[in-house]
Amino acid sequence: MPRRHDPERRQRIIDAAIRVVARAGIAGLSHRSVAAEADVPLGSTTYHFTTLDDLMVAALRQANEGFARVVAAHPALSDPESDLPGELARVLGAWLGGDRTGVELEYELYLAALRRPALRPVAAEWAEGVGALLAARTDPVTARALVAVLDGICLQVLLTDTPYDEAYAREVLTRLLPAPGTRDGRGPGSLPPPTAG
Amino acid sequence: MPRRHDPERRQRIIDAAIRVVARAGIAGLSHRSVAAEADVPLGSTTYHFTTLDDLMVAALRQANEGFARVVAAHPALSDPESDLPGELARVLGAWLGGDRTGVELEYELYLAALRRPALRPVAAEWAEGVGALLAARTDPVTARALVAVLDGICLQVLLTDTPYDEAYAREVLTRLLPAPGTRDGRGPGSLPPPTAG
DNA sequence: ATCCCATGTGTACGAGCGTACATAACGGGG
DNA sequence: CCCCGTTATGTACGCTCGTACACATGGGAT
Repeated sequence: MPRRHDPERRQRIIDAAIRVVARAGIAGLSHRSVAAEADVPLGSTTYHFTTLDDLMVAALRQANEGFARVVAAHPALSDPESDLPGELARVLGAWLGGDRTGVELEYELYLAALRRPALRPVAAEWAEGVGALLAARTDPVTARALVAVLDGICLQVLLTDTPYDEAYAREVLTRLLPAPGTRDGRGPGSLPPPTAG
Repeated sequence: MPRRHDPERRQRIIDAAIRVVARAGIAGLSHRSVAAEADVPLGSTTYHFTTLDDLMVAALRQANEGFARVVAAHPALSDPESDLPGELARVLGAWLGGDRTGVELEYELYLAALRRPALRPVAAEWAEGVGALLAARTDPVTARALVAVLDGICLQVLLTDTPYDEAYAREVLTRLLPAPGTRDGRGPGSLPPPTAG
């Protein structure tokens, strides 16, 4: 009977919960399924997370860092000289183009806030975080709009099985920038050749 | 033992399913809960809808007509002389401002397509329907962009408990229109006073 | 060294679930 | 009028679930 006194038990349960949601969705999340995935007894998951909501809050907060990691991997996003819409479209492509389970996982937890008020503050944290990042390059209103359209494009891709079109995303994001196209000298309306399907 | 031979049994089950989802969410949807809500025996729901996915497809398809009804109630949307962003923002306000359970219901079924491939064609139908409506006023690319940003704004409102800001929505939608602001004579970039942070 | 409590473990209960299936009523076609 | 397939009904099985709770354990404070 090993592993009495396991200081990182709680963290390992969160990791297991994320793997469970990635594999089976929120519908497959239960104290038992997480316990099995983490290889701990049932009582251990109920002890650390009395409610499944508690567990989801912890999982969503940790999953959000996944997107933050993708953003951090594209430092050009913070470079004031770079083409903001182009960079955003590229980052989105990198996120959506990789393993779809990662995106599904984050979105499933994110969207679960619709019915679970406990998750809403965490969802708001994420939106505010991305918004703050973008606000540094434009202004708060535009930043919120960019976040909204990023969300909307992701939804269309994930919900309707449409492939992601990076050129389309860049065009839409470009139109959202406030001033009449003076920011990067490239006026809106001229679609570059589609570099991504 | 009344109601042997009930020709509209199937439809009444769909209506009951929608009420169940509106009240308890998809997590509360089961053959039994629907049977209780529709006041029919358990065997009746399993007979007409072998799988819960079947039931959800029928419910989502019927729920989509709810939004279509809101759109139909604003004929100005189809008037080529009207201010498209303004009308869209108004329609969205009417939808979000009413009983929130209706919006939650439709979005919950819509978002369920993320994990249930059976729902994806129905979700795509909805997006294409709204897109076609808007394409008649602009062009297909802009129409898709408008749908995306409408979705994104709804998500932000529903998921983060932020109140809906119609002026903000109008501003964002205006920026999405293709040509340099010649469509309605109102150029982008002039922000109305920020009524929400 | 001892005590105490946060942490870990095993088991049981009652409820709800999808599913299967044997049977009953109905009503249109013969 | 009768017959038969579609529709409707009731019940039961096996499973998973959240929850509760009694008991074991071990390390930090004293």
